[in-house]
Amino acid sequence: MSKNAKFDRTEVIEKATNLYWEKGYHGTSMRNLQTAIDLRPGSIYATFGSKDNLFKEAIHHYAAKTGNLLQDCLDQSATPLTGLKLFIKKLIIDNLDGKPSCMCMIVKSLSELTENDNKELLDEVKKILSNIENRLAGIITDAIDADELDKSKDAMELASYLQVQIIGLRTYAQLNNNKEIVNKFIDEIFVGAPFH
Amino acid sequence: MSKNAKFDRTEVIEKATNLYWEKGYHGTSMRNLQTAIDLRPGSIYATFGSKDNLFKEAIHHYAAKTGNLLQDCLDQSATPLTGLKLFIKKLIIDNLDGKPSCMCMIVKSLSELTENDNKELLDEVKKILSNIENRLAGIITDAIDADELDKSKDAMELASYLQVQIIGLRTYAQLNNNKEIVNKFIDEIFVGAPFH
DNA sequence: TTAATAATAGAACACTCGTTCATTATACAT
DNA sequence: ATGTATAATGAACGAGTGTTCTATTATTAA
Repeated sequence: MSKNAKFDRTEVIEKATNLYWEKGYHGTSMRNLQTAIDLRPGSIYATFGSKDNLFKEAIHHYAAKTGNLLQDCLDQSATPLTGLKLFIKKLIIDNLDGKPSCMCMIVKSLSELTENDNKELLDEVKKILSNIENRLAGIITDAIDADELDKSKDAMELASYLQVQIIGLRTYAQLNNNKEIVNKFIDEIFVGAPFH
Repeated sequence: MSKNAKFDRTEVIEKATNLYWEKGYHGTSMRNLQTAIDLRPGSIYATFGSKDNLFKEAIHHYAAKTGNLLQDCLDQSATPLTGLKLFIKKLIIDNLDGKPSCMCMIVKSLSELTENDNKELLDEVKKILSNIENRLAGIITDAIDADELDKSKDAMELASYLQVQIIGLRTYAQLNNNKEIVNKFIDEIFVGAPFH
């Protein structure tokens, strides 16, 4: 063809991400990917090297997108905690009926990858989840500094708590997409035991 | 060989369950299963029919075992809620370092199966999770009747809440097996927003 | 206009997948 | 002791896996 690839790299990653997100690492074959992103094996392997590496780029793409959503929510909210709540609502409610999945792609990956068979990818997944937890802890620290939470709170512990809630809710929403109860539970996250 | 199979059927299912639990449906090949349960293809297919059907038997075996654990916890506890708490602690703390996985096998299956590719198994998984929720609601009703919770509580809603917490905690424990914080969060389930 | 360059297409590779089946081995009934 | 029934074996099947590689195409530089 030409000296410059005629396809848009990030567009391709976006499509690959959505397919991996829906069907999982093992459930997605290179043939599936070929048709989804409309590229032949030669191009895919020249660009991404391997199925594993494409998956790695996909989860990082997903993590970056989620990070951007979080930042957007914080920017358009008056306080750190209201920003966080908006983020969680957008994350779950907006995906309730939509593909690829209501569940977090990173959590789905944590669920299916094993130490024995996919150590490298699994480590990547754990690193991403650890980064998210640190990010949440930072926001909670901001809330403490802004007197939205009292100084006695442990930011890291609340961040862990938030992650438990988000993981639980997104998974629950996957099997019972009930907007009303999910909304209620999100509201209750911030009035419950560890927060107040 | 003989007229009666020389292997123990439930022993075989137990081994298959553990392998599926660890590696997931797609991550487990029939070759993997053959070596794990020490049976040749002919015997497996004569006994279980297909990979799908063996998986179906595995998740039901897992569900039954979990149901028995719950009943044991209730039987050896003074009240419904203390029984529930014991169950959750056993479920998570006891599996923290142990194989096959800290995560719930049914939730792992919900995570990796799709409507398009594995509709039948996915429906089975959702049915099991729905049964669990009903079971939890029943126990909460018992707690209300025993004045352990006040009459204003909605048993079904609390059951949903419990399921969110259990799913979230087990998944979180999979990536950060911190006994201390998991224990703390379990205690907080019953003092938090929806329960009191 | 031609030569060099690089991206694409898609056939093909070795391997693994889930599954089948003819064969062999064993236990019971006669 | 022999025949019958049935369970276990393991080679084999076609389809699908991730990946490689050569031929082809299109673009740029000379």
